[in-house]
Amino acid sequence: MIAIASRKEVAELAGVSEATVSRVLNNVGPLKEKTKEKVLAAARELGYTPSSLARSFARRRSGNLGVIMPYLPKARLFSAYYFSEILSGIGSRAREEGYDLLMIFRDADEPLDYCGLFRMRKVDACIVLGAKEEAGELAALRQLKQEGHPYCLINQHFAGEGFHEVDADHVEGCQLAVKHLLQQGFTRIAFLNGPQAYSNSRDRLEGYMRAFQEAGIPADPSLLFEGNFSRRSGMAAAQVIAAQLERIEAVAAANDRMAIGLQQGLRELGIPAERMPAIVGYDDSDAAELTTPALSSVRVPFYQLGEIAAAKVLELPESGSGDTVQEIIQVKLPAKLIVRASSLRLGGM
Amino acid sequence: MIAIASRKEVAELAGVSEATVSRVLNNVGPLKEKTKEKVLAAARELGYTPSSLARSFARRRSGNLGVIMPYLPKARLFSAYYFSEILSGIGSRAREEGYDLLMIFRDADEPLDYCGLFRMRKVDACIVLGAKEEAGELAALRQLKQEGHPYCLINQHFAGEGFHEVDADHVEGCQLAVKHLLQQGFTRIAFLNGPQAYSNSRDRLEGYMRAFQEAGIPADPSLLFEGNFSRRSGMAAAQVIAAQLERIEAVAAANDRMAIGLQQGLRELGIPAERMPAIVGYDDSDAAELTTPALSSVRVPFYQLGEIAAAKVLELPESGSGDTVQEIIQVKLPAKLIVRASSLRLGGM
DNA sequence: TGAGAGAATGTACGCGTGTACATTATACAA
DNA sequence: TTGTATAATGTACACGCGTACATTCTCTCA
Repeated sequence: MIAIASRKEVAELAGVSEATVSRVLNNVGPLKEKTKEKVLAAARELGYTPSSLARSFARRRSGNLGVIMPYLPKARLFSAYYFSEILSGIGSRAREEGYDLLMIFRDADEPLDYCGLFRMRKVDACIVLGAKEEAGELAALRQLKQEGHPYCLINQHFAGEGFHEVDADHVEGCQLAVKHLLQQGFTRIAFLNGPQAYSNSRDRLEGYMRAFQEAGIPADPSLLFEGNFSRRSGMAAAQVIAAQLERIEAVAAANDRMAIGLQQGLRELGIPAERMPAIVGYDDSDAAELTTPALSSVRVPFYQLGEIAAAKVLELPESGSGDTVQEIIQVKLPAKLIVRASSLRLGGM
Repeated sequence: MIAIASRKEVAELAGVSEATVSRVLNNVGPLKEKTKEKVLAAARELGYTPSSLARSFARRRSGNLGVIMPYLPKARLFSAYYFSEILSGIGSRAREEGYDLLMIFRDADEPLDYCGLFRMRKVDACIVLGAKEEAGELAALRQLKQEGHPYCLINQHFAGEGFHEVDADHVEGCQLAVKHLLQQGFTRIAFLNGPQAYSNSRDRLEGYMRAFQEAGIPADPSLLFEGNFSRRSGMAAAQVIAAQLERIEAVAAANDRMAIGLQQGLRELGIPAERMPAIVGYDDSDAAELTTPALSSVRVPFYQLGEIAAAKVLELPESGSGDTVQEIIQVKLPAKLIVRASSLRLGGM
């Protein structure tokens, strides 16, 4: 490879000092128009591109926005849709701000140390996806907060911690879903939730409860089921639910994958269409309109969650630990119910 | 924030020189056990973590593996599944090798300059996803090759260019699909392909042709249709195909999304189950088993494609332009047909 | 005991920027 | 013309690490 051109060579060719080259390239300070041109011409001629490595080093800023993802194998519990939407949002915003995206996969066993990322200067800010209520995670996040690094959680709330969080309103989202089922005339509505370690599971449960409360109907705790967000767990739930179809008219699921698994499981168990419970999913993933019947679902603005989190976290200062009172990011976007065939009363309406 | 500990402080606390600290941390050269302990203890006490920024700078290597993705809005033409699988494979391998993943989104309009990434030292190697036959793209890739940077394409072949490529065998994959349909007794098999700008579309077409050739049946060019890989385009194709159902017994689609769009489109047009053509998709995305009937599909080992590409590209030397004769990466993994209900002869078997 | 070899450590510097400060050119008013 | 303010540029160095080379320590064997 032709030796990479250096700033020094550019300076010589343009007949100026290195500092001037730097100034031209960063457009800083007063500069004679003529000089600018000379330098740019020389740079072009030599094919000079400043090294981001050296640049980052000198500026002591990596220019990277870290995105922390769940451990890979586990990522399959979440839908690809979920991440790709959020990532797109983050990426689109990051690029506008001139940041690169550094993907970091949480390790399975190793204790996670988000602060290390900052100490190592790998990232200037980071966004945490798929976090859950767990000791190590909590400790790592607390330290992040305590040391005053710019970070933000998406879709996970830690009560009483005051973390920076961008989330959708899952209480309202689930409430919408259940309310819709109630309005369809169903009252015996089961709830297939996700693990309680995720705040949004707990939020959804609250939404479920509120919908019943609002309707003045007592909720039946024996209608609460738990899966792990996977389609497989939805199919497993089908076994249980199929046996109780005389007392279950409808099911609200905490995500589409479980809802779809449930649909399929029930069908495989030979439940005919007319005995199928009404089903509402959650996330409104692209799979929702692929099923038969098409799945009603709660649409979550994942893309926007990513965009907003990126925007917010990038304007957060790298403050010292608690020296300035920092405003806490607390964004909650509304979710929206998308009604399709799966939740409509058969032959009704 | 407490001022970040420096190597100097560690050296002082441990009573050694900075060089020794560096040696201990990188485990290089002969070291007295005692010294190691002293240094490590001091580092731990001060909470010292070497700056990757400075480290990268000194080593002149970023430690990043770049992953180039299509422009975001366009990414929706591809399935989230496709990327998330490949990314997982790449990420898993990169982490094993101690590399970080830097996501780079191709710009819509700006002429792309992959070499710039290397000149700027943002990445030590890069993997290109979703490339297609197009002037700017080709030029950028040629330069990459000419300058001898470690790069690799996934799932796109440029004939006669000798680029580093890791791909699945789409000729064979599509041949398997069509052969299966032929074996089911169908002979009037339509082909819903993707844009010809993608080599894998052309490969699939070849596979389609070969299957017919092998069976000794002339292929009918009027049965070739083209979509753009989106579900929407599959639904559009349904319009056309529905009108010709007396001469079309089966359809092979170039990806699942189009196949699913086709299924749905036909159903919406009121085609009853017994008149539905047999359908085979491609990719075996997770959506394939969500549809009714479940979609037969060609499974592509996306995860492995990512893993292998990462492994290969990371062991590629940053060679000068053509000074050493470099071996060209040319990996082709087999695809595999997964048969489900959508392609089985009704009432048959 | 001394010399020599290798182990262990220290010294010094380069990596390619950004930028504070010093210096020189320019314009304008007196 | 001369002085002065400001524009324009140059000089010098820090950033935090890796590492070549120089130096000192330690051990063995004669």
